[in-house]
Amino acid sequence: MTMEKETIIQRLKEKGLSITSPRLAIIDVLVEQGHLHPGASFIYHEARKKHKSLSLSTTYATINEFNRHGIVKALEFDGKENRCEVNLDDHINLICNRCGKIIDYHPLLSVDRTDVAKATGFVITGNRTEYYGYCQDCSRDRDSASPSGKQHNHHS
Amino acid sequence: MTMEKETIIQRLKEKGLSITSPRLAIIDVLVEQGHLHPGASFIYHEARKKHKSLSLSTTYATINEFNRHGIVKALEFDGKENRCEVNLDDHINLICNRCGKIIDYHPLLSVDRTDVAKATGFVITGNRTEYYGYCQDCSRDRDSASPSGKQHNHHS
DNA sequence: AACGCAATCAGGAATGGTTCCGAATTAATG
DNA sequence: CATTAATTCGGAACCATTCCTGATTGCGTT
Repeated sequence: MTMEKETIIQRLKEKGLSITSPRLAIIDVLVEQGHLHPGASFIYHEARKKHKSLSLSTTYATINEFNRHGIVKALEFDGKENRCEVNLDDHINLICNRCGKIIDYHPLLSVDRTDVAKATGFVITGNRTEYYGYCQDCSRDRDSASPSGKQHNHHS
Repeated sequence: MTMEKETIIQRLKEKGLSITSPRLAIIDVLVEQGHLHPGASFIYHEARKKHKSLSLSTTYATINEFNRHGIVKALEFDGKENRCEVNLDDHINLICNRCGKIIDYHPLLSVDRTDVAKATGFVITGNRTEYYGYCQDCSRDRDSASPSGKQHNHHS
């Protein structure tokens, strides 16, 4: 589940980070759930509605700070915009090759991390699991007019 | 297991792609396994030893072509260089936060893809699974002076 | 051997998301 | 409130990758 606004503010205080108006505006965007996997530009434009002077660099700085403190989790892509994972529960992201939609899927079983450590000596601190393919909407009419197009991610 | 040189050449022929000297040089780099997860610049510099006039744009074009035809699989990163997955068996990449090493791990059990399709209607065509953490070398002396590597990935 | 088309080259410019910089502003503290 | 450090801002810089252009090479086929 997504964190509460109060929880996030609490966490910032604990870490000695200031509660500023730009940050509050960004937090609102994150918790309001207009987008489960917002990118920097989405956050920037939305947060600007509340804090009109917000700059893009501050948006990036804030996202990085939040990522560093486990408030969001950065999903990195090349070519495409990076995304923020707002729901931090363990899950798999299903990413549509066609429309770019990202769907959260909570599987029943998962690879046991202690097995990995036992087998390889590798200590896991984080993970990233993504399945690519076609979402229900896109697989319904896979080869209609506009083929694999621009991979643009308009919605979560 | 990594594909054989012959297998790759065979596949190129099937797809109607020409067998050229630059491509053979690049294939050699891939199958010679000096690097299990080489980036474009590594491939470029290595392949140049065999085909001296190779250009960087051709290197990128070739990698993209190979990726498109399933001969390698592109691992996309942001900020860092992208990497080529040469071993296409289903596995998890263990990526060290410190030295950047990438270790292939073949788990015993995996999430069943048909379950995913059944539960979400999402048709899976590919996947990406990465665990981040500390490799054996780096977790041994996690907080010693020098982070043995510049976070750059010199070896697989 | 010769043709046609794909691939290569150069290499510089463009791209675009992200980061970096210096200066101005603001939050937290006592 | 005065101080100090953190934060913010705008714009410039970054950088791996892509995209040119047009000339040349050389693979695969006839």
